Amino acid sequence: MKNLTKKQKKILDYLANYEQDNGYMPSYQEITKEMGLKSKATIWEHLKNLKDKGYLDFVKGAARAIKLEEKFRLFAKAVQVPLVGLIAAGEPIEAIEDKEMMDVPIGFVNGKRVEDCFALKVRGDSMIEDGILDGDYVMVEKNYYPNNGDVVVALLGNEYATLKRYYREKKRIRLQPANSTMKPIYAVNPAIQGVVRAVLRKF
Amino acid sequence: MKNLTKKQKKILDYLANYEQDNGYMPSYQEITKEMGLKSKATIWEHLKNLKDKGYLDFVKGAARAIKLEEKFRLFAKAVQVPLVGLIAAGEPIEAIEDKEMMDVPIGFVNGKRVEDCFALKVRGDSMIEDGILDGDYVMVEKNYYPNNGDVVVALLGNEYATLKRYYREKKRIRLQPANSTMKPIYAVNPAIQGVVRAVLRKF
DNA sequence: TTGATGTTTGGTTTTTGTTCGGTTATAATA
DNA sequence: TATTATAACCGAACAAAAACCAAACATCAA
Repeated sequence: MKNLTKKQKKILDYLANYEQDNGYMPSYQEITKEMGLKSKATIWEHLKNLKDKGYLDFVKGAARAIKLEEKFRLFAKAVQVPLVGLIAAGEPIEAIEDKEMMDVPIGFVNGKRVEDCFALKVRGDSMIEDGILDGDYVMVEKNYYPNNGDVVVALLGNEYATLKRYYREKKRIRLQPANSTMKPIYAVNPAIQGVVRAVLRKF
Repeated sequence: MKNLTKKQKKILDYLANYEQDNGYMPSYQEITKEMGLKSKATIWEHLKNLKDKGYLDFVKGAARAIKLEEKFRLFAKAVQVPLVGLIAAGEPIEAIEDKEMMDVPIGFVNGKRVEDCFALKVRGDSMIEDGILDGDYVMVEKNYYPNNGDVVVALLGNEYATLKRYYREKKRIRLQPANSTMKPIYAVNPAIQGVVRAVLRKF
């Protein structure tokens, strides 16, 4: 990828910001004004150069149709994690067919490897006393050895995924639901799928 | 996915907002009025274009049958809303000094005006039975008249902000905590700061 | 059958992108 | 210093897309 000039960089930054703020792209007129110029033709040339250098693309004739290369979109505010299915107390994970993605604020992923994160939709009331309700989404980090008290996704009998609190006891692991009507499950070496890092609920 | 124009984005936002508020879609007439236009044909064209771009679908002939595509949310994965302070059961909002911002996934803001959204950090257990715990963040939409059952931020005595469920009764409003150890508060005309739209919790 | 809704037709107006033929400004080079 | 290449710029004209309209028509449910 070729180097940018000062002006080109300035325009690219403006485009990325504008897109983030508005959800659509500025017109050439708007860019012209923003850059303190007088002719759209100037902007057209700049965009042409940026296109030739591979930083963006635009289709002929279409209004507000500049497409930034993915790398230059400053959507650092959130990351997308795969929404892999539903999790239930005592029920298997149901695979969601067209690999849906879910947005999670970057602060919630925070240092974890994005590739190690996925989201699950919660079904059931096994964690109700910890404020994790039916219909909530949980963001899960895999490849992580849980600490005592962490909420984990545990695979029981190699088939049933459930959400439980994790407690290491003398010779076994206690998987404790946060629901006083349910009993804890004990296992020597349960398959832990991951640790819950965030809960998201939409009304 | 092709880029949106200004108007297309505006209509898409309106549709998403309307759907969430009402549970069904507006008629073409309503959209026309909302956009300050005079002819339904204009709206029909906009919807056609949005359909062609893959942001929604509608079946021929059916009334109020616009179906939004999930994908259109991918445009801006998150927005920043101001984190205005702490909210407590029976305590005043504490202003956070350097206006911190918080990221909220765009799907959670979804059609609401970003300027009308803010986040609060919850203190206290007044909503514990609804799964809103001490330390959670709630995303609040202001300038919105609450429906029965909505979780609202209410300002009591012009000074104390609290999180309660909102119920309209014959001649008064009942503000109901989701905590069986607390009693409801009754008021004729409570100052409602906003409606809770999402809960975010970080472990 | 009436009213609310969505669809089509055939236009007009406004906004936007594109092209053209040039002019500076700057920096490297002969 | 004069020369040359390149980036940046301009105004005007043009073409096309987007946005708009009124009016008629179609469809469906009450």
